[in-house]
Amino acid sequence: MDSPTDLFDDSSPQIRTFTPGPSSADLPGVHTAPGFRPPGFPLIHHLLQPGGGPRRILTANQNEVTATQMEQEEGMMEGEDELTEVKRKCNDTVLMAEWSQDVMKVKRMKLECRQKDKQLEDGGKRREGRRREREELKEQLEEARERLQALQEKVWRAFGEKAEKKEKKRNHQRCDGDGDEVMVEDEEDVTGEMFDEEDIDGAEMEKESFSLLSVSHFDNFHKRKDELQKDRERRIERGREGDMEGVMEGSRLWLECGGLTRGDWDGGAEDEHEEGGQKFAQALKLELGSAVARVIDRVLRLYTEMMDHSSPPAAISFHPSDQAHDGGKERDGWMGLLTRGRVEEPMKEKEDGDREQQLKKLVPSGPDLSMPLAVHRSPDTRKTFPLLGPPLPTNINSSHPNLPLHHPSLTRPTPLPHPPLMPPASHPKETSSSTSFHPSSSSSSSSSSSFPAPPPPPPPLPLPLLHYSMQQLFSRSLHHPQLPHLAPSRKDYLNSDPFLEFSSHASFPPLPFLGHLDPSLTRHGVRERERGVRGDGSIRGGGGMDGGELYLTAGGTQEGLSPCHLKKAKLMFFYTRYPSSNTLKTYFPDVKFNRCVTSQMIKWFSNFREFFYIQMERFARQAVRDALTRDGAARMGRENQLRVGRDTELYRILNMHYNKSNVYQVPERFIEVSEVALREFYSAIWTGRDSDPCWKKGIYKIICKLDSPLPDAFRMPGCPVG
DNA sequence: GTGAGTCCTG
DNA sequence: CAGGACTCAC
Repeated sequence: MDSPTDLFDDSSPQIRTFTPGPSSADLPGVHTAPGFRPPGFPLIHHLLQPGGGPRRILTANQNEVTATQMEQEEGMMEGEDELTEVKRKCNDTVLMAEWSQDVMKVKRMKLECRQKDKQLEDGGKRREGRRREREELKEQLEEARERLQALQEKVWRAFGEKAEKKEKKRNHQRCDGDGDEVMVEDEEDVTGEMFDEEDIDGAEMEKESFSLLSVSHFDNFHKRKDELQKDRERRIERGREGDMEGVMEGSRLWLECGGLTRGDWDGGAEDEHEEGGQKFAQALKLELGSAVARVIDRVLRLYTEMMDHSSPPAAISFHPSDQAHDGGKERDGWMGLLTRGRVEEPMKEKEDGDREQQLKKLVPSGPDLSMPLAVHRSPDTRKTFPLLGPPLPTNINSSHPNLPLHHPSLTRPTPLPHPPLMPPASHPKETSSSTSFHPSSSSSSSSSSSFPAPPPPPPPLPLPLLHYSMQQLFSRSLHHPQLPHLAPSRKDYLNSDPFLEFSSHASFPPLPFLGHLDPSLTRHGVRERERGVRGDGSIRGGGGMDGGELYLTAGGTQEGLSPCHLKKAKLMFFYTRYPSSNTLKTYFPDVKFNRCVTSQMIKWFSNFREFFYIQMERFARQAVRDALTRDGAARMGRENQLRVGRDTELYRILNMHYNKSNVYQVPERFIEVSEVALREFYSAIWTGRDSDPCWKKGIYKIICKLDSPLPDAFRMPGCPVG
């Protein structure tokens, strides 16, 4: 380990941590992924680049040396995968020049060999000559291989030694800048976004796959080589723990440019003490856990995407037609339940039926009951209800006179008996059809949708189970008992509890998975780092973790709120817009509530409402504008029945805001409530009530009565997946 | 006084 | 999304 060779040998597997094979033996979850990765390549790269095309080192100084050429050499040098792997990522001009020399040398040898072979073909000593040439070639290849190893050792040393703070900062500057020589990828982007499931594309993947090693680290290689070597030896002699050493060094290579080393990690890194090393190991574990989980997600996503072409998951439904089988519900029956694989689904359906009947008793059912919530308007509505129709809130309230805040109205909301909110349609035959509402839309005679409906959002992925399971597994596998000593800079993000005892992510494990967990694991552990707790100052992006993807929470309660809690709160907003503090405490059992936390969560929902109402008002005003500007009031509005279907822009915006990862099936109830709110705003604006400074309060009152009970799934820690 | 909520700002 | 100011109800 101390010798360069040993270092190199020990370090290589660290680089290829995610490479299937022996080196990944310590990553149990890796093997759960479908094995579509050919061995010998970094897992991440191939995950992100299914096509597996030749990778090109994006440097300007190595015009003739391409990754393709390297791979040609790779084929000639079996067993050197790790070396070429590192080399492929190293863009140092000098090293690459040496490398190119080797390449050219080998190529020359090959060429010569062929020529000689050709000549020998004419002679009778062909076989002997070829044999001899082969032996020579073997020797030369051995030489080249040794040289290659030497170069790799240099590379490794260069990376392994880049630990000093100043050096890091310098590197960071280089990384941040747009280098002329190389495309440098922000490591944070790698860890945080490379698995972003929403806007990832092949090019970015390819870029990111190269970002683990950056050319910038070689800029001063020759100047600092000796110094770095000495520094490294000093550090090695300092006697860090043997098993951690490889991890530390490997992760240094991996995290060098940016990411944790650039962020808070860099802040406390005098990196001359064990503390720093442990911090680094800490951070490395986080990164590895996150990366592996995301890789697995990505793999399965790609896999399922491929499978989707032939057989889309039948359980995933975004269309009303798919809900037809939903137990004897009516056509537009409530979907306030998770639609996939819920154990309690049958019971819920039964309950829904009961609630529906209760509601029917409560509210006189009329012909509207089966109508869509879109404003139903008769052709002569305008005559009956001129511009200033009866105020809607009154009608609404009459519809829900006794609707408690959490009335179990999982059934379809009571149709609004109030008069149409929109001007009457001039074409009676189209009045029965509702039209998707789109703020940027223009008039259309289409009966179904006047606007080109955006493509329906991709169905929620049935993968998070594995995702979070992997986090669990991997986190557990990475558990290191001797890492509680965190630098103050790091402890700022954490509570005093042992940080690494995140054997279970209480905030995140999927509910089905929770059932298989040892209760002891979910009941004790550590609190996650505090994030954004009022009074502590908001700490955003600490550790480079992308919002809500990896939460190092344990089963116990925690004082802080994590991005996961935020995500869960947003999903809860689909059901309840005005949760009481007791409700919050009920549905966040893993949160230790205090005044700050409670008010923060209240504030969250306040912000959610704000966004919700802003969108409603915006779209309502747009609808009013459209109605007024469209050929005069006489013809406005017939196809502009306010509706928040799943194919509308408004729905897309809401879903993007509250369900960004789209892993949750937006309950139909929320859509209905949104439609109610939209129509209320429209009505208020249309009737001019918005001139009243308090004109929104009536709407708020209406909406607050439309809260639904939360599914039991939300009672569990973690984000429900629907 | 405290909690909850809204509005505004950054 | 958070902080601050403000209102309102208890």
